[in-house]
Amino acid sequence: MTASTLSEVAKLAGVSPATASRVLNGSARTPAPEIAERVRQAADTLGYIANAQAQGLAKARSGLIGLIVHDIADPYFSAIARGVQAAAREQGKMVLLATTEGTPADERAAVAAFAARRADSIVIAGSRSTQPGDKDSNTELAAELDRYCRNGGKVGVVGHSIVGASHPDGYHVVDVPNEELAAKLAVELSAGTQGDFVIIGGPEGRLTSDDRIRGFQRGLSDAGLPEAEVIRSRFNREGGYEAGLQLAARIKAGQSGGTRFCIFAANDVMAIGAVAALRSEGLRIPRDALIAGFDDIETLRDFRPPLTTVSLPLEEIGRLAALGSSNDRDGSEDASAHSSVTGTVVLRRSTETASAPG
Amino acid sequence: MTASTLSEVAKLAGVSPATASRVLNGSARTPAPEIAERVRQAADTLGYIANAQAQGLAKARSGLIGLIVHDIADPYFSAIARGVQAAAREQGKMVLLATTEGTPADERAAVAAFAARRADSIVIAGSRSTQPGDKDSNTELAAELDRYCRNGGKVGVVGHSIVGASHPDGYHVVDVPNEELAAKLAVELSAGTQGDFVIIGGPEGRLTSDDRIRGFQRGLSDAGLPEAEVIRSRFNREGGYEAGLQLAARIKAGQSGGTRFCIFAANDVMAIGAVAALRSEGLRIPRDALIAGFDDIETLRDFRPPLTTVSLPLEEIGRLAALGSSNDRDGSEDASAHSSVTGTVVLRRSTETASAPG
DNA sequence: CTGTTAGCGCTTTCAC
DNA sequence: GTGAAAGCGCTAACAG
Repeated sequence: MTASTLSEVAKLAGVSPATASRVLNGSARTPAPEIAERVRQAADTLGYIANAQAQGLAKARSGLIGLIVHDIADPYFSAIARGVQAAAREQGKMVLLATTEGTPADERAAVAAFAARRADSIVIAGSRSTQPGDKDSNTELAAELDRYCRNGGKVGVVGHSIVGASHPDGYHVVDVPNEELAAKLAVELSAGTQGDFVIIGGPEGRLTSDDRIRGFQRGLSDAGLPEAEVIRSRFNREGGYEAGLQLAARIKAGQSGGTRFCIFAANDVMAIGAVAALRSEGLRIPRDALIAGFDDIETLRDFRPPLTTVSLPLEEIGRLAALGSSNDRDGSEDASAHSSVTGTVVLRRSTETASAPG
Repeated sequence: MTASTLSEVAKLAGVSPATASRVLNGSARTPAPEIAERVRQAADTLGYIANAQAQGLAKARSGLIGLIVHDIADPYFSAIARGVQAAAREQGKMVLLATTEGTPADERAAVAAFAARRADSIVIAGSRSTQPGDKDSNTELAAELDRYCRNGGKVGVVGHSIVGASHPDGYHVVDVPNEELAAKLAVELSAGTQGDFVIIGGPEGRLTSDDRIRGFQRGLSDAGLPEAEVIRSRFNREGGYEAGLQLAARIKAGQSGGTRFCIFAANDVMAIGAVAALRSEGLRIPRDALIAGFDDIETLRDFRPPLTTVSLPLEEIGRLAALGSSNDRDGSEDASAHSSVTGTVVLRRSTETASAPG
């Protein structure tokens, strides 16, 4: 037994499929009210549900928004996903999910898959990587995206524009001032801090991480401080943990020079990992080291000590990326290729210098 | 400019569309290697990407898995989503996401939308509610699901079977022994605890919450303890916070009878909210109250004090729900309608009675 | 092994 | 305002 079709409904209502289509799904022409009612009734008794695939084929649009993230369970991405989902709902669309673990090759594949499904737009979140080894895949990713745009697709990018991508009018990027905010954070932290700064960042070439590191260094420099050492690790909790272990060893060996290290982790999740590592070594925050993160992940706000960080409107970022890349905005020439959001430095106890025992 | 089609590829390669289809997309019959190469080349130069909608229409399958959650940003759901996504990838499918905030009406709508898209299977996570006000929508949800099954769809359910749903062979439920585990937790906690037990639960009728509460009460009873008071709140962090405030007031008023309350929050996120509330009132865990949660959310594992909880294999649950409801398993009669997972009680410092000052 | 012929279910000119 | 007809791009018998 298979789902009932439009023509079955039409037959039951004693009208043509065309008419049935007109009443059941929005159309310019509006059939007579009496006819319409008859059709609706027929549809109802048959439990008719339009076949979106057939509609998509006929209309060359799918009502789908493709979302590409590294890992949907990462709170950074799931917050963005929530925003994308909200935007989709507003537009009566659905979101298709792809996770890539950040590898450009997988991202390319995801774009191709979305293109195959004729997604109306694609939102790509998560930093692209510019590591040498990824060079080719990155080029291919850009090519795939350009091709998608050429065929009429819109893409929303979170963070920075895709390297190498260049289709006019196809991309909408939501600029996140990672660098500026990191600089600001550095400046604010340097005001009340004595010890050496250390940065825990993601692998080199990971754009978001690089931006934040660069910004932080600039901020230090602006404050007249020397450049901070950078420890590279994975851009997740585990990476933070590993880096934290290294630092713990050095702190215990007295390498912090009599003062506390002030650690900047390039994202909150890494920061939490680092804190966990320090703790596992018997160290305390902020007693033995100061630490700050980036993102202001909601689930982590109840963490103790409260984490100094840069608050980003993640959900809004997702919304903007999805809305900005909406096809609905074509024609209107005010549709800019960029939207921007802003974040705020939030100083909390994890970087308090004059504190009660942690 | 629109994407190129199969027939264009076929023409370029000098073969029929059928042949082109056979080489480009898996088929039983394998064309001659030489022909195949020619077709592949043509496809490549044209940048051909198959139209999945058209394929879906023709094959009456979409390669889509629909996933229904309350909130994708809730770590409980995003962990499950990760599992579903993993299963989808294994099967070469994509996941369609719908969020419903737990309202049965929205869930029904999501099922209909998935049915319209001809999703091969639907995974529905998140507790259904049996609140009186939701009765009708619940019936409709069950009806919608049944209809979906009748049309050949498979549905995977996390937790408990859908109330009122009854299509033979359509449902696969991943049983989560919420009640048993909660009972076990209660028993283990009661071993070393003096004070009164208090339960912070979700709204009445929220199945998962109800199961856990019931189990916990049973465990207490098995341990020879009186039934615990239940505070009802929303099933999220805010709900936990509000309940926590109430409890804080009572603790400060000395209502805990000289001993510490032992609080059981029906999920980790609520527990964290409650802890935050207690802290905001100057109370400490476990010094002034003990607290346990449920789920063992990954992001919360670095929380201090470490939260006693019941660890659930969330990702695996998602995987099983998606795999179990896979269409691939038809024919094989060993495909049971249930899979089950087990969890473990994890005692951590948040319920330690003889502890250093918290 | 390859090509031809019908559709899959819906939308949409185009006549009436 | 309504119906007839021609696809949307692909797959699946069925012949050759």
